[in-house]
Amino acid sequence: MTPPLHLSLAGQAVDVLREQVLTGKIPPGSRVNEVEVAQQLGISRGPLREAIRHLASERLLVLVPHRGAFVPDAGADDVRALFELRTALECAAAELAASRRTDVDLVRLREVCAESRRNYRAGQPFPYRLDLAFHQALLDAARSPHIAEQVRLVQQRVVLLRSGLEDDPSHQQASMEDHDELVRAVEDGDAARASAVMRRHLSRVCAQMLASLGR
Amino acid sequence: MTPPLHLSLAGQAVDVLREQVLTGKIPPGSRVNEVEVAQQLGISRGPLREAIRHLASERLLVLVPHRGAFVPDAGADDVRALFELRTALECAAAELAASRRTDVDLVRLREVCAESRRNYRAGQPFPYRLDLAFHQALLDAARSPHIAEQVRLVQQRVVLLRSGLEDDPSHQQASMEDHDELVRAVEDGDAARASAVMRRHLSRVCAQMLASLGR
DNA sequence: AACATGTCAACTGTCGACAGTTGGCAGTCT
DNA sequence: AGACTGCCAACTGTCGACAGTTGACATGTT
Repeated sequence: MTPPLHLSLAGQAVDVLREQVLTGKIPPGSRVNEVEVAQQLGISRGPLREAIRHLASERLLVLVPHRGAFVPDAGADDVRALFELRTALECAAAELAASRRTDVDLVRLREVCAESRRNYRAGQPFPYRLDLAFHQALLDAARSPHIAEQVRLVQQRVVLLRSGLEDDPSHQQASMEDHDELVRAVEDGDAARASAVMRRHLSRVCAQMLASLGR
Repeated sequence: MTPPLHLSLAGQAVDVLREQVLTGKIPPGSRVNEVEVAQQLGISRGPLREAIRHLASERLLVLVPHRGAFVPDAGADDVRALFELRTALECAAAELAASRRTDVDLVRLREVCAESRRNYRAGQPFPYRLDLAFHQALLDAARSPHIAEQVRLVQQRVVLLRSGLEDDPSHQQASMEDHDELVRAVEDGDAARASAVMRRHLSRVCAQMLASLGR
Protein backbone atom coordinates (compact mmCIF):
# COMPACT_ATOMS: atom_id res chain seq x y z
CA MET A 1 0.00 0.00 0.00
CA THR A 2 2.67 2.45 -0.96
CA PRO A 3 0.27 4.61 -2.94
CA PRO A 4 -2.57 6.71 -1.54
CA LEU A 5 -5.17 4.25 -0.33
CA HIS A 6 -7.84 6.74 0.53
CA LEU A 7 -5.73 9.74 1.45
CA SER A 8 -2.13 10.50 0.66
CA LEU A 9 0.42 9.71 3.34
CA ALA A 10 1.02 13.42 3.73
CA GLY A 11 -2.69 13.96 4.27
CA GLN A 12 -2.86 11.23 6.91
CA ALA A 13 0.22 12.66 8.58
CA VAL A 14 -1.46 16.07 8.69
CA ASP A 15 -4.44 14.60 10.53
CA VAL A 16 -2.35 12.66 13.02
CA LEU A 17 0.02 15.53 13.70
CA ARG A 18 -2.77 18.08 14.04
CA GLU A 19 -4.47 15.83 16.54
CA GLN A 20 -1.29 15.44 18.54
CA VAL A 21 -0.57 19.16 18.51
CA LEU A 22 -4.09 20.25 19.42
CA THR A 23 -4.42 17.75 22.25
CA GLY A 24 -1.09 18.82 23.65
CA LYS A 25 0.43 15.40 23.08
CA ILE A 26 3.22 17.36 21.46
CA PRO A 27 3.53 20.10 24.05
CA PRO A 28 3.98 23.79 23.16
CA GLY A 29 7.61 24.76 22.80
CA SER A 30 8.76 21.32 21.76
CA ARG A 31 10.37 20.50 18.46
CA VAL A 32 9.18 18.06 15.82
CA ASN A 33 12.04 15.81 14.80
CA GLU A 34 11.57 14.80 11.18
CA VAL A 35 13.31 11.44 11.19
CA GLU A 36 11.91 10.46 14.56
CA VAL A 37 8.29 11.29 13.78
CA ALA A 38 8.63 9.84 10.29
CA GLN A 39 9.68 6.48 11.68
CA GLN A 40 7.01 6.76 14.33
CA LEU A 41 4.35 7.20 11.64
CA GLY A 42 5.93 4.60 9.41
CA ILE A 43 6.43 6.98 6.51
CA SER A 44 9.34 8.68 4.82
CA ARG A 45 10.54 12.19 5.52
CA GLY A 46 9.08 13.56 2.30
CA PRO A 47 5.37 13.27 3.12
CA LEU A 48 6.06 14.21 6.72
CA ARG A 49 7.76 17.39 5.62
CA GLU A 50 4.74 18.28 3.54
CA ALA A 51 2.53 17.64 6.55
CA ILE A 52 4.72 19.86 8.72
CA ARG A 53 4.65 22.68 6.17
CA HIS A 54 0.89 22.34 5.93
CA LEU A 55 0.43 22.65 9.67
CA ALA A 56 2.84 25.57 9.61
CA SER A 57 0.58 27.26 7.07
CA GLU A 58 -2.22 26.82 9.59
CA ARG A 59 0.05 28.37 12.23
CA LEU A 60 -0.11 25.19 14.30
CA LEU A 61 3.67 24.96 13.90
CA VAL A 62 6.36 27.56 13.35
CA LEU A 63 9.26 26.86 11.05
CA VAL A 64 12.79 27.93 11.93
CA PRO A 65 15.27 27.61 9.05
CA HIS A 66 17.77 24.81 9.63
CA ARG A 67 16.30 24.23 13.09
CA GLY A 68 13.01 22.56 12.39
CA ALA A 69 9.37 22.93 13.36
CA PHE A 70 8.21 23.99 16.81
CA VAL A 71 4.83 24.02 18.51
CA PRO A 72 4.23 27.67 19.35
CA ASP A 73 3.53 28.59 22.94
CA ALA A 74 1.76 31.90 23.06
CA GLY A 75 1.59 34.62 25.64
CA ALA A 76 -1.15 37.03 26.58
CA ASP A 77 -0.34 39.40 23.71
CA ASP A 78 -0.80 36.62 21.19
CA VAL A 79 -4.16 35.73 22.67
CA ARG A 80 -5.34 39.33 22.41
CA ALA A 81 -4.10 39.71 18.83
CA LEU A 82 -5.66 36.43 17.80
CA PHE A 83 -9.01 37.38 19.27
CA GLU A 84 -8.90 40.62 17.32
CA LEU A 85 -8.86 38.58 14.16
CA ARG A 86 -11.48 36.18 15.46
CA THR A 87 -13.75 39.04 16.42
CA ALA A 88 -13.44 40.64 12.99
CA LEU A 89 -14.38 37.38 11.29
CA GLU A 90 -17.11 36.16 13.60
CA CYS A 91 -18.82 39.53 13.92
CA ALA A 92 -19.03 39.66 10.14
CA ALA A 93 -20.34 36.11 10.16
CA ALA A 94 -22.97 37.06 12.74
CA GLU A 95 -24.12 39.96 10.57
CA LEU A 96 -24.36 37.77 7.50
CA ALA A 97 -26.14 35.06 9.44
CA ALA A 98 -28.74 37.56 10.61
CA SER A 99 -29.52 38.56 7.05
CA ARG A 100 -29.27 35.15 5.38
CA ARG A 101 -30.44 32.59 7.90
CA THR A 102 -33.14 30.15 6.86
CA ASP A 103 -35.55 28.29 9.07
CA VAL A 104 -33.34 25.20 9.08
CA ASP A 105 -30.45 27.32 10.32
CA LEU A 106 -32.58 28.57 13.19
CA VAL A 107 -33.65 25.06 14.06
CA ARG A 108 -30.04 23.98 14.21
CA LEU A 109 -29.00 26.97 16.33
CA ARG A 110 -31.82 26.44 18.81
CA GLU A 111 -30.95 22.77 18.96
CA VAL A 112 -27.37 23.47 20.00
CA CYS A 113 -28.54 25.99 22.58
CA ALA A 114 -31.03 23.49 23.96
CA GLU A 115 -28.38 20.82 24.29
CA SER A 116 -26.14 23.28 26.10
CA ARG A 117 -28.94 24.09 28.51
CA ARG A 118 -29.75 20.43 29.15
CA ASN A 119 -26.08 19.87 29.81
CA TYR A 120 -25.93 22.81 32.16
CA ARG A 121 -29.00 21.80 34.13
CA ALA A 122 -27.63 18.28 34.51
CA GLY A 123 -24.68 19.83 36.24
CA GLN A 124 -22.36 18.60 33.52
CA PRO A 125 -19.33 20.68 32.64
CA PHE A 126 -19.94 22.71 29.49
CA PRO A 127 -17.88 20.87 26.90
CA TYR A 128 -15.90 23.06 24.56
CA ARG A 129 -17.33 20.84 21.86
CA LEU A 130 -20.75 22.48 22.26
CA ASP A 131 -19.27 25.95 22.02
CA LEU A 132 -17.59 24.98 18.76
CA ALA A 133 -20.84 23.45 17.52
CA PHE A 134 -22.70 26.68 18.16
CA HIS A 135 -20.20 28.83 16.32
CA GLN A 136 -20.17 26.30 13.50
CA ALA A 137 -23.93 26.45 13.19
CA LEU A 138 -23.75 30.23 13.03
CA LEU A 139 -21.14 30.02 10.28
CA ASP A 140 -23.34 27.66 8.32
CA ALA A 141 -26.13 30.21 8.55
CA ALA A 142 -23.81 32.97 7.32
CA ARG A 143 -23.15 31.09 4.07
CA SER A 144 -19.77 32.63 3.47
CA PRO A 145 -17.35 29.81 2.75
CA HIS A 146 -14.23 31.94 2.85
CA ILE A 147 -15.08 33.50 6.18
CA ALA A 148 -16.04 30.08 7.53
CA GLU A 149 -12.70 28.65 6.45
CA GLN A 150 -10.74 31.42 8.13
CA VAL A 151 -12.76 31.13 11.31
CA ARG A 152 -12.06 27.43 11.37
CA LEU A 153 -8.34 28.11 11.21
CA VAL A 154 -8.50 30.75 13.91
CA GLN A 155 -10.59 28.57 16.21
CA GLN A 156 -8.02 25.85 15.74
CA ARG A 157 -5.34 28.19 16.96
CA VAL A 158 -7.52 29.08 19.92
CA VAL A 159 -7.85 25.39 20.70
CA LEU A 160 -4.07 25.17 20.63
CA LEU A 161 -3.80 28.04 23.09
CA ARG A 162 -6.42 26.38 25.24
CA SER A 163 -4.52 23.09 25.38
CA GLY A 164 -3.59 22.62 28.98
CA LEU A 165 -6.36 24.93 30.17
CA GLU A 166 -9.33 23.43 31.92
CA ASP A 167 -12.87 24.63 31.24
CA ASP A 168 -13.94 27.29 33.69
CA PRO A 169 -17.44 26.36 34.87
CA SER A 170 -18.15 29.84 36.18
CA HIS A 171 -18.41 31.20 32.64
CA GLN A 172 -20.71 28.54 31.27
CA GLN A 173 -23.86 30.42 32.08
CA ALA A 174 -22.61 33.68 30.65
CA SER A 175 -21.60 32.00 27.40
CA MET A 176 -24.93 30.23 27.18
CA GLU A 177 -26.80 33.48 27.62
CA ASP A 178 -24.63 35.11 24.98
CA HIS A 179 -25.48 32.31 22.61
CA ASP A 180 -29.17 32.61 23.33
CA GLU A 181 -29.16 36.33 22.76
CA LEU A 182 -27.21 35.84 19.55
CA VAL A 183 -29.83 33.43 18.29
CA ARG A 184 -32.57 35.94 19.08
CA ALA A 185 -30.76 38.66 17.14
CA VAL A 186 -30.28 36.31 14.21
CA GLU A 187 -33.95 35.32 14.39
CA ASP A 188 -34.92 38.98 14.23
CA GLY A 189 -32.59 39.56 11.31
CA ASP A 190 -30.92 42.27 13.37
CA ALA A 191 -27.41 42.30 11.91
CA ALA A 192 -26.10 45.17 14.01
CA ARG A 193 -27.25 43.59 17.26
CA ALA A 194 -25.92 40.17 16.26
CA SER A 195 -22.55 41.72 15.60
CA ALA A 196 -22.57 43.63 18.88
CA VAL A 197 -23.53 40.55 20.91
CA MET A 198 -20.87 38.49 19.22
CA ARG A 199 -18.29 41.14 19.98
CA ARG A 200 -19.25 41.16 23.65
CA HIS A 201 -19.28 37.38 23.76
CA LEU A 202 -15.82 37.04 22.28
CA SER A 203 -14.50 39.80 24.47
CA ARG A 204 -15.74 37.81 27.46
CA VAL A 205 -14.25 34.55 26.22
CA CYS A 206 -10.95 36.29 25.55
CA ALA A 207 -10.90 37.78 29.03
CA GLN A 208 -11.54 34.34 30.50
CA MET A 209 -8.66 32.86 28.58
CA LEU A 210 -6.36 35.64 29.67
CA ALA A 211 -7.38 35.01 33.26
CA SER A 212 -6.71 31.29 32.87
CA LEU A 213 -3.31 32.00 31.40
CA GLY A 214 -2.45 34.32 34.23
CA ARG A 215 -2.82 31.59 36.82
CA MET B 1 25.77 26.89 -3.88
CA THR B 2 23.64 23.88 -3.15
CA PRO B 3 22.78 25.07 0.36
CA PRO B 4 20.55 28.01 1.21
CA LEU B 5 22.54 31.06 0.30
CA HIS B 6 20.17 33.63 1.65
CA LEU B 7 16.88 31.85 1.27
CA SER B 8 16.11 28.18 0.79
CA LEU B 9 15.51 26.96 -2.74
CA ALA B 10 11.91 26.35 -1.81
CA GLY B 11 11.62 29.95 -0.59
CA GLN B 12 13.08 31.31 -3.79
CA ALA B 13 10.79 29.08 -5.80
CA VAL B 14 7.82 30.46 -3.87
CA ASP B 15 8.77 34.01 -4.81
CA VAL B 16 9.33 33.22 -8.47
CA LEU B 17 6.17 31.16 -8.79
CA ARG B 18 4.03 33.69 -6.94
CA GLU B 19 5.29 36.39 -9.27
CA GLN B 20 4.51 34.31 -12.33
CA VAL B 21 1.05 33.42 -11.08
CA LEU B 22 0.10 36.94 -10.01
CA THR B 23 1.30 38.54 -13.24
CA GLY B 24 -0.62 35.99 -15.26
CA LYS B 25 2.56 34.58 -16.77
CA ILE B 26 1.10 31.26 -15.73
CA PRO B 27 -2.46 31.87 -16.89
CA PRO B 28 -5.52 30.88 -14.82
CA GLY B 29 -6.70 27.38 -15.55
CA SER B 30 -3.29 26.11 -16.53
CA ARG B 31 -1.43 23.36 -14.77
CA VAL B 32 1.98 23.52 -13.11
CA ASN B 33 4.11 20.62 -14.32
CA GLU B 34 6.50 19.65 -11.54
CA VAL B 35 9.38 18.25 -13.61
CA GLU B 36 9.11 20.95 -16.23
CA VAL B 37 9.06 23.90 -13.83
CA ALA B 38 11.70 22.29 -11.65
CA GLN B 39 14.13 22.06 -14.59
CA GLN B 40 13.12 25.57 -15.61
CA LEU B 41 14.08 26.88 -12.16
CA GLY B 42 17.16 24.68 -12.01
CA ILE B 43 16.05 22.92 -8.84
CA SER B 44 14.82 19.48 -7.89
CA ARG B 45 11.20 18.46 -7.53
CA GLY B 46 11.41 18.42 -3.73
CA PRO B 47 11.76 22.14 -3.08
CA LEU B 48 9.40 22.92 -5.95
CA ARG B 49 6.74 20.73 -4.41
CA GLU B 50 7.10 22.60 -1.15
CA ALA B 51 6.75 25.87 -3.01
CA ILE B 52 3.64 24.61 -4.78
CA ARG B 53 2.07 23.48 -1.50
CA HIS B 54 2.90 26.84 0.04
CA LEU B 55 1.20 28.75 -2.75
CA ALA B 56 -1.71 26.35 -2.47
CA SER B 57 -2.01 27.28 1.21
CA GLU B 58 -2.26 30.89 0.05
CA ARG B 59 -4.97 29.78 -2.39
CA LEU B 60 -2.87 30.95 -5.34
CA LEU B 61 -2.93 27.37 -6.58
CA VAL B 62 -5.40 24.54 -6.14
CA LEU B 63 -4.19 20.98 -5.64
CA VAL B 64 -5.92 18.07 -7.32
CA PRO B 65 -4.77 14.66 -6.06
CA HIS B 66 -2.73 12.78 -8.64
CA ARG B 67 -3.39 15.54 -11.15
CA GLY B 68 -1.21 18.37 -9.96
CA ALA B 69 -1.53 22.07 -9.18
CA PHE B 70 -3.71 24.46 -11.15
CA VAL B 71 -4.03 28.22 -11.22
CA PRO B 72 -7.62 28.90 -10.22
CA ASP B 73 -9.78 30.95 -12.53
CA ALA B 74 -12.64 32.40 -10.61
CA GLY B 75 -16.13 33.45 -11.57
CA ALA B 76 -18.37 36.22 -10.29
CA ASP B 77 -19.49 34.17 -7.29
CA ASP B 78 -15.93 33.74 -6.14
CA VAL B 79 -15.29 37.46 -6.40
CA ARG B 80 -18.33 38.23 -4.28
CA ALA B 81 -17.43 35.63 -1.66
CA LEU B 82 -13.85 36.81 -1.51
CA PHE B 83 -14.90 40.41 -1.04
CA GLU B 84 -17.10 39.33 1.84
CA LEU B 85 -14.00 38.14 3.62
CA ARG B 86 -12.01 41.18 2.58
CA THR B 87 -14.75 43.47 3.84
CA ALA B 88 -14.89 41.73 7.19
CA LEU B 89 -11.14 42.08 7.64
CA GLU B 90 -10.61 45.58 6.32
CA CYS B 91 -13.61 47.08 8.08
CA ALA B 92 -12.22 45.74 11.33
CA ALA B 93 -8.83 47.15 10.39
CA ALA B 94 -10.40 50.53 9.69
CA GLU B 95 -12.06 50.53 13.09
CA LEU B 96 -8.84 49.63 14.83
CA ALA B 97 -6.90 52.21 12.84
CA ALA B 98 -9.35 54.90 13.90
CA SER B 99 -8.77 54.12 17.54
CA ARG B 100 -5.04 53.40 17.44
CA ARG B 101 -3.54 55.65 14.77
CA THR B 102 -0.60 57.80 15.70
CA ASP B 103 0.52 61.00 14.05
CA VAL B 104 3.06 59.17 11.93
CA ASP B 105 0.32 56.91 10.65
CA LEU B 106 -1.71 59.96 9.62
CA VAL B 107 1.29 61.49 7.87
CA ARG B 108 1.78 58.32 5.91
CA LEU B 109 -1.88 58.05 4.97
CA ARG B 110 -2.05 61.66 3.80
CA GLU B 111 1.13 61.14 1.85
CA VAL B 112 -0.33 58.25 -0.12
CA CYS B 113 -3.51 60.22 -0.78
CA ALA B 114 -1.46 63.19 -1.95
CA GLU B 115 0.51 61.06 -4.36
CA SER B 116 -2.69 59.60 -5.72
CA ARG B 117 -4.05 63.08 -6.30
CA ARG B 118 -0.87 64.27 -8.01
CA ASN B 119 -1.05 61.24 -10.19
CA TYR B 120 -4.67 61.86 -11.02
CA ARG B 121 -4.17 65.53 -11.86
CA ALA B 122 -1.26 64.63 -14.11
CA GLY B 123 -3.70 62.56 -16.08
CA GLN B 124 -1.78 59.40 -15.23
CA PRO B 125 -3.70 56.16 -14.84
CA PHE B 126 -4.25 55.33 -11.19
CA PRO B 127 -1.81 52.52 -10.59
CA TYR B 128 -3.13 49.64 -8.54
CA ARG B 129 0.13 49.98 -6.65
CA LEU B 130 -1.11 53.16 -4.98
CA ASP B 131 -4.35 51.53 -3.94
CA LEU B 132 -2.40 48.73 -2.29
CA ALA B 133 -0.12 51.28 -0.63
CA PHE B 134 -3.10 53.06 0.90
CA HIS B 135 -4.63 49.93 2.31
CA GLN B 136 -1.22 48.88 3.60
CA ALA B 137 -0.79 52.20 5.38
CA LEU B 138 -4.19 51.75 6.97
CA LEU B 139 -3.24 48.27 8.14
CA ASP B 140 -0.06 49.61 9.67
CA ALA B 141 -2.14 52.12 11.60
CA ALA B 142 -4.45 49.33 12.82
CA ARG B 143 -1.54 47.51 14.50
CA SER B 144 -3.10 44.10 14.30
CA PRO B 145 -0.53 41.76 12.80
CA HIS B 146 -2.87 38.83 12.38
CA ILE B 147 -5.51 40.86 10.58
CA ALA B 148 -2.80 42.48 8.46
CA GLU B 149 -1.48 39.08 7.45
CA GLN B 150 -4.88 37.82 6.43
CA VAL B 151 -5.63 40.97 4.47
CA ARG B 152 -2.34 40.56 2.65
CA LEU B 153 -3.36 37.06 1.60
CA VAL B 154 -6.81 38.15 0.51
CA GLN B 155 -5.49 41.10 -1.44
CA GLN B 156 -3.12 38.73 -3.18
CA ARG B 157 -6.05 36.64 -4.28
CA VAL B 158 -7.76 39.77 -5.52
CA VAL B 159 -4.67 40.59 -7.54
CA LEU B 160 -4.87 37.13 -9.05
CA LEU B 161 -8.49 37.71 -10.01
CA ARG B 162 -7.51 41.07 -11.46
CA SER B 163 -4.80 39.57 -13.64
CA GLY B 164 -5.88 40.23 -17.18
CA LEU B 165 -8.14 43.09 -16.14
CA GLU B 166 -7.13 46.61 -17.02
CA ASP B 167 -7.55 49.48 -14.58
CA ASP B 168 -10.78 51.29 -15.13
CA PRO B 169 -9.99 55.04 -15.13
CA SER B 170 -13.59 56.01 -14.51
CA HIS B 171 -13.41 54.72 -10.95
CA GLN B 172 -10.19 56.41 -9.98
CA GLN B 173 -11.83 59.54 -8.67
CA ALA B 174 -14.40 57.63 -6.65
CA SER B 175 -11.70 55.49 -5.04
CA MET B 176 -9.61 58.54 -4.25
CA GLU B 177 -12.53 60.25 -2.58
CA ASP B 178 -13.23 57.10 -0.58
CA HIS B 179 -9.65 57.08 0.59
CA ASP B 180 -9.77 60.73 1.54
CA GLU B 181 -12.95 60.26 3.52
CA LEU B 182 -11.46 57.22 5.20
CA VAL B 183 -8.46 59.25 6.29
CA ARG B 184 -10.74 61.93 7.74
CA ALA B 185 -12.68 59.35 9.72
CA VAL B 186 -9.44 57.86 11.02
CA GLU B 187 -8.18 61.33 11.91
CA ASP B 188 -11.34 61.94 13.90
CA GLY B 189 -11.00 58.58 15.60
CA ASP B 190 -14.47 57.75 14.36
CA ALA B 191 -14.32 53.95 14.21
CA ALA B 192 -17.92 53.45 13.13
CA ARG B 193 -17.62 55.89 10.25
CA ALA B 194 -14.27 54.48 9.17
CA SER B 195 -15.83 51.02 9.03
CA ALA B 196 -18.84 52.27 7.10
CA VAL B 197 -16.72 54.15 4.56
CA MET B 198 -14.50 51.14 4.08
CA ARG B 199 -17.50 48.95 3.51
CA ARG B 200 -18.86 51.32 0.89
CA HIS B 201 -15.44 51.60 -0.74
CA LEU B 202 -14.96 47.86 -1.01
CA SER B 203 -18.50 47.38 -2.23
CA ARG B 204 -17.71 49.83 -5.01
CA VAL B 205 -14.42 48.15 -5.90
CA CYS B 206 -16.12 44.78 -5.92
CA ALA B 207 -18.86 46.05 -8.22
CA GLN B 208 -16.25 47.43 -10.56
CA MET B 209 -14.45 44.10 -10.71
CA LEU B 210 -17.70 42.29 -11.39
CA ALA B 211 -18.41 44.71 -14.21
CA SER B 212 -14.94 44.14 -15.66
CA LEU B 213 -15.41 40.40 -15.48
CA GLY B 214 -18.73 40.62 -17.22
CA ARG B 215 -17.21 42.15 -20.32
C1' DA C 1 -21.44 5.04 -35.73
C1' DA C 2 -21.47 4.89 -30.77
C1' DC C 3 -19.79 2.52 -26.97
C1' DA C 4 -16.92 -0.42 -24.17
C1' DT C 5 -12.30 -2.17 -23.26
C1' DG C 6 -7.30 -2.60 -23.15
C1' DT C 7 -2.99 -0.40 -23.42
C1' DC C 8 0.30 3.29 -22.71
C1' DA C 9 2.77 7.49 -21.79
C1' DA C 10 3.02 11.25 -18.51
C1' DC C 11 2.92 12.69 -14.14
C1' DT C 12 2.42 12.60 -9.13
C1' DG C 13 3.44 10.28 -4.63
C1' DT C 14 7.02 8.22 -2.10
C1' DC C 15 11.46 6.70 -0.76
C1' DG C 16 16.46 6.43 0.53
C1' DA C 17 20.88 8.80 0.40
C1' DC C 18 24.08 12.75 0.31
C1' DA C 19 25.57 17.55 1.39
C1' DG C 20 25.59 21.61 4.22
C1' DT C 21 24.40 23.98 8.42
C1' DT C 22 23.60 24.54 13.42
C1' DG C 23 24.29 24.28 18.29
C1' DG C 24 26.97 22.26 21.76
C1' DC C 25 31.13 20.41 23.85
C1' DA C 26 35.86 19.73 24.74
C1' DG C 27 40.16 21.78 24.83
C1' DT C 28 43.10 25.80 25.01
C1' DC C 29 44.63 30.38 25.95
C1' DT C 30 44.52 34.65 28.74
C1' DA D 1 37.85 31.20 36.32
C1' DG D 2 36.21 33.05 32.10
C1' DA D 3 36.34 33.60 27.21
C1' DC D 4 37.64 31.97 22.80
C1' DT D 5 38.46 28.41 19.18
C1' DG D 6 38.01 24.26 16.78
C1' DC D 7 35.79 19.95 16.33
C1' DC D 8 31.58 16.85 16.23
C1' DA D 9 27.11 14.82 16.21
C1' DA D 10 22.38 15.66 14.90
C1' DC D 11 19.39 17.44 11.91
C1' DT D 12 17.52 19.91 7.95
C1' DG D 13 17.77 20.93 2.87
C1' DT D 14 18.22 18.81 -1.45
C1' DC D 15 18.59 15.41 -4.96
C1' DG D 16 17.74 11.41 -8.09
C1' DA D 17 15.11 7.18 -8.75
C1' DC D 18 11.17 3.96 -8.37
C1' DA D 19 6.21 2.73 -7.91
C1' DG D 20 1.40 3.63 -8.61
C1' DT D 21 -2.30 6.30 -10.62
C1' DT D 22 -4.69 9.02 -14.19
C1' DG D 23 -6.38 10.47 -18.54
C1' DA D 24 -6.10 9.64 -23.37
C1' DC D 25 -5.63 7.08 -27.37
C1' DA D 26 -6.16 3.04 -30.03
C1' DT D 27 -8.55 -1.10 -30.74
C1' DG D 28 -12.31 -4.12 -30.78
C1' DT D 29 -17.47 -4.82 -30.14
C1' DT D 30 -22.57 -4.22 -30.74
